[in-house]
Amino acid sequence: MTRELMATLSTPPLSLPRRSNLPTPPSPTVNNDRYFANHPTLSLINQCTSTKHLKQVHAQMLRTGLFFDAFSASKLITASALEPFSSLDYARQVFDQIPQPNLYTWNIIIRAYASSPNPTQSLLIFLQMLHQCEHFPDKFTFPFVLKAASGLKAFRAGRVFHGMLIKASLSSDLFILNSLVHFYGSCGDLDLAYGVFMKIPRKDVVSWNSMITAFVQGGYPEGALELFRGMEKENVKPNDVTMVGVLAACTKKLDLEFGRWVCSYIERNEISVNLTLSNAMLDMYWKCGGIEDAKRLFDKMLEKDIFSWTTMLDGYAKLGKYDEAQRVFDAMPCQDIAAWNALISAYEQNGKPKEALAIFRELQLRKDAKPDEVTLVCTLSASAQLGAMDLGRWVHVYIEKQGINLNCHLMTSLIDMYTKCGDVEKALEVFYSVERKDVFVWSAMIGGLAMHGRGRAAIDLFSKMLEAKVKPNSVTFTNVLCACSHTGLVNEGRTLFYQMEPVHGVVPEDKHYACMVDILGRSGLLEEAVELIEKMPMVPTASVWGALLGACRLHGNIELAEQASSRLLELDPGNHGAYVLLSNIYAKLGKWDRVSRLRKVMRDSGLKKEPGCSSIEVNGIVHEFLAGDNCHPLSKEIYSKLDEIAARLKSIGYVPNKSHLLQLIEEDDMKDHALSLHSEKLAIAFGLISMAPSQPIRVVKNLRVCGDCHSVTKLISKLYGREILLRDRYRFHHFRGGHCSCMDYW
DNA sequence: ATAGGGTTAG
Repeated sequence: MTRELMATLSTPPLSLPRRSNLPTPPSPTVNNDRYFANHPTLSLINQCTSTKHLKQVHAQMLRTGLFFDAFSASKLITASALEPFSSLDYARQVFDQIPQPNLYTWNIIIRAYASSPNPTQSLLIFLQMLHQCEHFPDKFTFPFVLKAASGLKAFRAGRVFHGMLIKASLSSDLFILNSLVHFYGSCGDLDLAYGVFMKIPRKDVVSWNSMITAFVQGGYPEGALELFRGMEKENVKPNDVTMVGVLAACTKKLDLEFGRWVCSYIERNEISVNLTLSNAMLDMYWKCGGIEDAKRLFDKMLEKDIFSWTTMLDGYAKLGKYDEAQRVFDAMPCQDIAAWNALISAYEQNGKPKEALAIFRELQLRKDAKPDEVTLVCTLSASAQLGAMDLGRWVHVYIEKQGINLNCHLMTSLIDMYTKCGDVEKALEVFYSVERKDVFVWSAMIGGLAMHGRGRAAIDLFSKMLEAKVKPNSVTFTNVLCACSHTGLVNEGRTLFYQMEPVHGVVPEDKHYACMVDILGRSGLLEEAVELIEKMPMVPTASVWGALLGACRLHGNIELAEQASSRLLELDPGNHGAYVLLSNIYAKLGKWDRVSRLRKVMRDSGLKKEPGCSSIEVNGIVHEFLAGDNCHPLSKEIYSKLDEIAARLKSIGYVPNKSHLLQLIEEDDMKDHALSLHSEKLAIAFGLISMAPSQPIRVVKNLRVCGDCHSVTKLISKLYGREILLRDRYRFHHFRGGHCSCMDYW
């Protein structure tokens, strides 16, 4: 190569006049000026193996003036933009030097950017082309810009392209139509995608594949499978890409049987099984529960890439088989960020936030992969679960410092973290700092306000969301109904509930019924709640009966409580909460015989109560306490603080509420001490001795706070002049000056 | 001289 290059460099310059000597730029050429097509310099371009080589040829072409021949320049552009070694930045520099690029040249640079990490450039150059190129974009241009728009999910841009190509009479080109189907599918607009698809007269396999993929990614796997059957009727032979889509549909449907059938179909029809298809099969097996099939396939695979390994790792981790997951992780040829994320997310989603954070710390120490948006979403979620605000704040700063794009996923996680750690104001600050918010961001903020008992604010935000033309979904309604329930807004809740389907097109699900039963039940409208349950179009779930049972506890209705709890236990025999609520009702009404009968049933059935656990973060370290725990290094100090609190409470005439004893104790001999041993009290006592008086004490508890702890915490907030934020399983309690934000309504 | 569809982590 180098020798040839030297030879060419020493050839005398062409007789073509140089750019600077030309009075006017050479006229643009379209496919007809191949005068220099066989010039030795151009054949050199094809032999280049590095940008350095290309630059040498580029220099030569500038020197001889060959560069100012449109055909020759486009050859150079093609190599510098599309060769595997090429650099797009360099291609762009070359492009900017060309006085009047021809259509081909524009297309090449638009194509190169369309499949680059920065497709926006593709669209910008397209705009430039419309202004500067005397030719209109052609049938090659549109597939490229549509690809760029797909990657960016730039719906409006794509709409404009669609209009333009109709005007240019290009709307019967099969490549363009297929690109359009893919584009609308990427934007999640299945109707428009299907509209284009149906109008394609002679659909080829790519048309079908594009539509199948659109259905799968749009969350409509049945549609994808129906199309797969449709292909057969139309005698279009499926290929490997089709089968990847069909397998993805099985994966979404969790249909192992059908997935296995698809695998045998692939074999029977001799569809070539490449690595991508194997990976799709592997993923299907894991997600549908065919673990042995997955292992067998993985062992059989001759070629494996990062997808194969990550799929195996994620499969084990999600099932809680952490040892196996770790083994896969260590065996992988290289651990990219996806591998780390698979581990972190599995721990986080399996309710092991501490383990998730430990992996995150290891990632930071090792520094062999850079945390991305997914890593940070998981880390924030783990912080939120723990109520670890210091860590959460650190992640927020990290995002800002690293200049990581604050997308809607991250915004949602940040808002969730701040509200779950007790700082609604900070969550609102994040919320209002960004213009574009999707339905999940709005829903998270509404849910955050709900959790803090700010029901009015949550409903106001819901109205603002509608004004901003963001369509509420099922999650939004769960959260806004939850807000009504926590604040006792019966009429508002009822109105919202009955507007869901007619006004907003969201079909109420069992969880919405549960919220509504909760709203009605809490305010004593037990009859209306029962009527609602009877009118449910689906079988009432455990959560619905649980809501009714909770309301019965609040209003001391034994008959209804017994009905509700028996229905609840039919559906969910291991539901400890049902027994606890029922025994609370009996205890509240002094029916001690029934309490002990119930406790015997629980013991005989071997039901174990989830141990109460409270945690508090002090200087970035999360301290955990179990009921009656004395493992903490400062245990002695904590207990003497609790004695001091008990004495001060007694001196102001406080009498412990015995009925709450039954909520949390397991063994009878613990009864005497049980009240002072509740985990939230230990955590609060530890907060009092270890944190500056100006700092609020933030405690997270895994169960519902008991009535006595609630009363005691109110008194502590007054006696010690401390702000205490207690997050329990259901909501936040913000104690200050002897009052709680829940207004004793929880 | 140029084109369209696919697999992992939230």
